[in-house]
Amino acid sequence: MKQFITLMEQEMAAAFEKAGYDSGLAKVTVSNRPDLCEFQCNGAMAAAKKYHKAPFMIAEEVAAALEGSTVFSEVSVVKPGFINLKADRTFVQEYLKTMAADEHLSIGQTDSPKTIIIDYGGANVAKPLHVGHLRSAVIGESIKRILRSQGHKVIGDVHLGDWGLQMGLIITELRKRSPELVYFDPEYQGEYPKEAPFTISELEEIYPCASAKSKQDPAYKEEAMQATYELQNGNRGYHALWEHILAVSIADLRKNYGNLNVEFDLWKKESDAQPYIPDMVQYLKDNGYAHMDQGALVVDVKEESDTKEIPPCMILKSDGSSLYNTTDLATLVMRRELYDPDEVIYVVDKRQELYFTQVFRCARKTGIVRENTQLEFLGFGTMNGTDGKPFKTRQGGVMRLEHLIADIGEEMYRKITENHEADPDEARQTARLVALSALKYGDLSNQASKDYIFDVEKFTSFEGNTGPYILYTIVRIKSILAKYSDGAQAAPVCSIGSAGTDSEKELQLLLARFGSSIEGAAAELAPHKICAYIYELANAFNHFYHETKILSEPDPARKAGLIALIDLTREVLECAIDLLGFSAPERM
RNA sequence: GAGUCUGUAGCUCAGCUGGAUAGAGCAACGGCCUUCUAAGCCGUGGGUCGGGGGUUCGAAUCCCUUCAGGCUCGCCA
Repeated sequence: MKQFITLMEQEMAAAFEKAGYDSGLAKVTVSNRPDLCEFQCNGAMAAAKKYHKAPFMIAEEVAAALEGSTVFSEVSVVKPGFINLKADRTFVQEYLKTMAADEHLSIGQTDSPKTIIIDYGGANVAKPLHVGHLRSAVIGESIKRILRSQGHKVIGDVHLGDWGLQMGLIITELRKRSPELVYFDPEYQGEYPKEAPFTISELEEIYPCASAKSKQDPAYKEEAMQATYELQNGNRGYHALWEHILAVSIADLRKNYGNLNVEFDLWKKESDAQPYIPDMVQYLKDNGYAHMDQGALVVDVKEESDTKEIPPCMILKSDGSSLYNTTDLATLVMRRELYDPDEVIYVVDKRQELYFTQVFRCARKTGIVRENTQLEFLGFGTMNGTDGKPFKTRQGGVMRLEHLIADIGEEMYRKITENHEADPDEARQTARLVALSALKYGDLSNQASKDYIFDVEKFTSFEGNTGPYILYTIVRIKSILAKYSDGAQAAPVCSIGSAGTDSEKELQLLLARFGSSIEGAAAELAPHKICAYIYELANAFNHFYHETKILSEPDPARKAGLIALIDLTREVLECAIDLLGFSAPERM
């Protein structure tokens, strides 16, 4: 269905045309002077330049052409050439009724659905998720849901790191600790055990230990590199071990991402791209894209318009082995073959921007991706602590995601049980939902590309622009709705009435803007715009709630209209938080 | 050194494809619960939009310059 603002723009465009001006100037925006009007059009001032005429006169002519409009109930022209507008109440009501009946709740559906792959999560096998992984998961998940809501085919891929030196390190450390394992017996010919010789907690301890050793001891590192090489070149035992590591690790990652409400459609790994590498490298050589430079195989990706030196994209290291770039390019080859995406979005730390510029250019130049495939880098900033430095535990170590979630959950449980008598099980469940909203909303309400300060105090607060505040608003609505249906009245089909008070109309207008707010967030891949919108909506609702008695409304028709209005508010809020990746409890 | 991002109220952030009086929240202060969840609502105070130029009828927003900070700059991922 069409957006509310679009309908107003169409009305305005007709008026511009009728008055003899370019209809393209008829942009309608939300007023920045709510004391004067609800919406405004500044097109007359733009027209003044084009037609060499006083903006005020143009505005007056356009306003005259709007005489008798069923869209605007008030049109006034002010000072230089502002056209101030108020939306007609019936028009707004009708829009909301259509919206309530629309299966997409007015979110505009694309007429050219794209296949979009989102590469996010950034997890590595055998390394626990830590706070550094939070943003990619949370932002990527939201972007996925937002684009999907518009009707695109969106595929979320975790793209696990499972193929680098890290694996060699773990194998090396395992061999030091348990050299007797069959995996290390080169003579062994039989089947390897089905059970992994370690648990996830052991695995998580082994990696940092091995990593630390390799930094201190060159011989150890050498051994790990050798193990990596052997793993990648057919050592049976190592391969079997690697499979154990994968299985144990992925099970754990699924659990942790699940706790975050993050669901991947694909669990592809770097290793899955390996088979594509030889042909790709050959292709790059044969077609003259790649050449040797300082012993390495590279593809030049400089462009004339560059304001600085862009180093070539390295395909193979001087020892002939592959690296991150190789895998990422091969992954693009694989994705094209398996999914043929129109767009690939990488939700990655913004510090990798230069690197991805190289990869994208290389992929484009060499035809690894289709000409019309969009490659998008969505870089996010660092999550800092209240001291403005990267977020750490109190001891100064890296904070595990699991612990962060648990801490916030505890804090929420404490607050909930402190405020109300609550069934412990329900309180646990509620605490989990509220904690997730705090965590995700805290992150998503900030612009992705900027660094932000993760302030547990602030995010877990129920006041202000926080997830819990949004949830509280939803719960308030649900409470009224529950009481209303307890009274056995039939649910109104949709009887949103004429706005009685200013706060009611304010709420209605905000609801009508839902679709365009999602559209804006999708166009800019900016979940924080949804946060800003629902915060405004929640405020408008709470204001309305405060001055409107709903359940005690004597007129049944009016009451049904109010119920329909708050039910739509609830639906919009719940839809929006679903796009952000969390949900609301029934009570809190 | 080069490139790039950031700088808005005491703090945390919106606003940045140019428009009217720069907005929120927190913190501070003052009101509102016998009535749908007060985890709420209403109000008060608080800003040379880092500095300086320029373009424009009009600049937090665009251009130049300058200061401060972050980040990146071929064999890590």
